[in-house]
Amino acid sequence: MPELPEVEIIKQSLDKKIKGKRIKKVSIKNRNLRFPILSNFEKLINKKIVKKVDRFSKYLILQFKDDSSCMIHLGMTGTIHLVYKNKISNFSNTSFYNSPGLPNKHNHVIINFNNLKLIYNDPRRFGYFKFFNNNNELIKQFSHFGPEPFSSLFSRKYIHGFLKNKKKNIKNFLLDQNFVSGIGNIYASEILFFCKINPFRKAKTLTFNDHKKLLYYSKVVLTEAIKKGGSSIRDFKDTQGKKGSFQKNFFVYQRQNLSCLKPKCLGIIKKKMISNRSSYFCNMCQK
DNA sequence: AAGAGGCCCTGATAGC
DNA sequence: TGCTATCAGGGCCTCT
Repeated sequence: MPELPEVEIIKQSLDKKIKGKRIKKVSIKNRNLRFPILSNFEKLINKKIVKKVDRFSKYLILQFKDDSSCMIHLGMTGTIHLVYKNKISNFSNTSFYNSPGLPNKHNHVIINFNNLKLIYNDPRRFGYFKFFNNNNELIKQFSHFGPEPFSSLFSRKYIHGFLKNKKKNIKNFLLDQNFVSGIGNIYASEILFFCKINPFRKAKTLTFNDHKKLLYYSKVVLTEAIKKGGSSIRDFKDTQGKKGSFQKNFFVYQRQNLSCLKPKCLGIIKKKMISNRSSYFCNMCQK
């Protein structure tokens, strides 16, 4: 489900709500996520105080005061909900949750704080939790990741160096977290549209100018998506159950057979599978 | 080493 | 109504 912008939205609201709070109780309904949750996970994070909530790429990080941390990956369908114990009626008009506070078969992890609880819900169970004893372990986890688009390390020189000999198509590289971190299937298509680059183009054929456009539009598209509260295709909502609106700003994603929105372009948006992921692009202006 | 493809899992939707 | 097939925002693993 969530790409960098969606995880950033969750991170921001989560940080406001649980920063400084102490975990009172952890209950796990289903340990069988993508990777099984450690049998002593509850003990490991119980009583810890949340120093802040962080994010790297598509990963959420609960940073605790004692230098340990808990990483949460949301996979395709993971969502995080906050439910206030003494204000449960505030949630009665939210649709993300059939009946707030009541059991849901996909609520796998519940982390209780004093006056609220954090609920991890994930129908497909592609997400997972991972505990780190200290910051060094956490840093090591991300050591093989490519930079985020916002990072100064993501430079034209870096892009050129990485792609210059690659025969694979450019779409696959935007999804490759070793190249650049945080871009997923929606934003890969959107970014390539603004760059006017065809997703099937072999990476090594990209020009100096293409690299500059990738650099620029990856930042622009993700920044705009964050401003709009992320994209809600199926089930993305922030921790309060509120949907994002960036899906209204899609130029190509899920617009197959519709006309290109670029002024004066007479092209039609096509949908083609690339490595089993659907890719959307204009058949005229993306070369 | 790089690239292609399978697979983990549930649910929504379309077509018959 | 109910079956089957296909497709979803991710990413790991294996094989060539």
